[in-house]
Amino acid sequence: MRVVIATCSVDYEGRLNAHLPLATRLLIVKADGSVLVHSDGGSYKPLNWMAPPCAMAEVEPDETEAAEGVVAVWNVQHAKTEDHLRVRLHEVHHDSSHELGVDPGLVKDGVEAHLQKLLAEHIETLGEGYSLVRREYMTAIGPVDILARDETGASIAVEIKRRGEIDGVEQLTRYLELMNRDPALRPVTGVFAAQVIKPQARTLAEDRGIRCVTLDYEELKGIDTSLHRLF
Amino acid sequence: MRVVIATCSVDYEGRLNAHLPLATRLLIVKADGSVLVHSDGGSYKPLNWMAPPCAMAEVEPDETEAAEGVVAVWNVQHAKTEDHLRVRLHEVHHDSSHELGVDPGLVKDGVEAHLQKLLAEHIETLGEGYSLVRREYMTAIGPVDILARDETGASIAVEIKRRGEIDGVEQLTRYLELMNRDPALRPVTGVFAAQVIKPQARTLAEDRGIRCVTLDYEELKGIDTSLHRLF
DNA sequence: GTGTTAATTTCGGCT
DNA sequence: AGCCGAAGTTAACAC
Repeated sequence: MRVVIATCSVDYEGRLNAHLPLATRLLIVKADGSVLVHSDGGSYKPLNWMAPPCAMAEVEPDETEAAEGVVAVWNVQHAKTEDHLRVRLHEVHHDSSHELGVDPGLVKDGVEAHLQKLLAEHIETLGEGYSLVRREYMTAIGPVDILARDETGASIAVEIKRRGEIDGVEQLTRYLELMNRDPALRPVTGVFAAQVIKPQARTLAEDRGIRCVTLDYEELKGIDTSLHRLF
Repeated sequence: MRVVIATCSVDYEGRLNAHLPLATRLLIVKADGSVLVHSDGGSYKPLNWMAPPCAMAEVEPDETEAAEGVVAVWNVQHAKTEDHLRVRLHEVHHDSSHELGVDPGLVKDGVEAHLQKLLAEHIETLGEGYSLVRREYMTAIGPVDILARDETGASIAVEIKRRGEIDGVEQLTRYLELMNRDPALRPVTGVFAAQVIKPQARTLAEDRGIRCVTLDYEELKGIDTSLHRLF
């Protein structure tokens, strides 16, 4: 990884055209050739960048550029598209390279995928006699998080959200409408499961005959752990 | 802006919990106190970060940490929430600070507003005899991108997206439902126009009697250019 | 790989 | 300030 602090201007041409006027910025060149241009504020998003796969070539400025005070030009070309980024460096304040190695990566805990997995594994927390049909049950308008059956064998479509809001209820409503046209599934009832359910979402859901279930992540994880201990 | 290359582990607690095992990474501390943790690959998104407003405090490692080889600890606390990031530095390979100043910011060119403008100017690409009523036609629930009339004088509501997805179909459906209550407009049919339309969005749209049209930005721009040349 | 949804999304425009 | 929608979104995950 190469880290450069430089006064520079930047141009991007690709899915759109963008230009950064002359200013001092942080430039990062990663091992895969990707380049990030960061200012001293904003959020984690760079002002401009080139995503891998790409290649960076440092070239001499042409006559016009040299006359304008450009001391080096970085041409960053995407490997698969016509996207390219050009950085014109006017003054380099810092330039160093470092060997970082491969990163072991982030360990996340408590996101929707995790909740879905845990609930699928312990579908009986939704009701006695419930059984899992499958996760990510595919329909024409998208996958339903969980399809299950209750103790009578009736279909249950479960929509899982970390935070239960109106959008999620609308989504589940669409699935239910579609699935209830399928004679093989009908009747399908809905369960809206989330760690927190907003009052408005709960009202809308219950108005549509959708059951709301609050998920306790720690409890689900606890069941998981205690089961692992049993066997 | 402070730039550090260090062997470190990172823990984030907030909207979720996340952990980064010990490895060598790039740490950036911006002027607003925000911190980015980057690996030598991936895309522009950091492995972990703290968004502003926040404050970073560098503290001495406690006894346990010191025994594990920690030489410094960064506590980054968000100003408004309980979110916090803790970086435990085991070895510092580089550490430098730089004055960058305020960035003049990015100049963009050629996005979706342009697409809407082009389609409005060449509404006949939707069908022979089509005429523009107006862009951003206001309804009680928001503006419809384009209101047009077909060759028979019937109203056409056009929703434009760069990428046509289910949300866009829902949006157009809401507009159509409302507009069809207006005797002066009725009957209003829908056109869902996008550069790319996802199959599931297309299915939903066509199920609701909404016509899907794929827009060719270059072609629209070409028509524009050739017209300019004619006159 | 393709396709879809979530995201510690971020960012911008408008009310 | 909050809400809504776009983004050169990116990232994760199922088929």
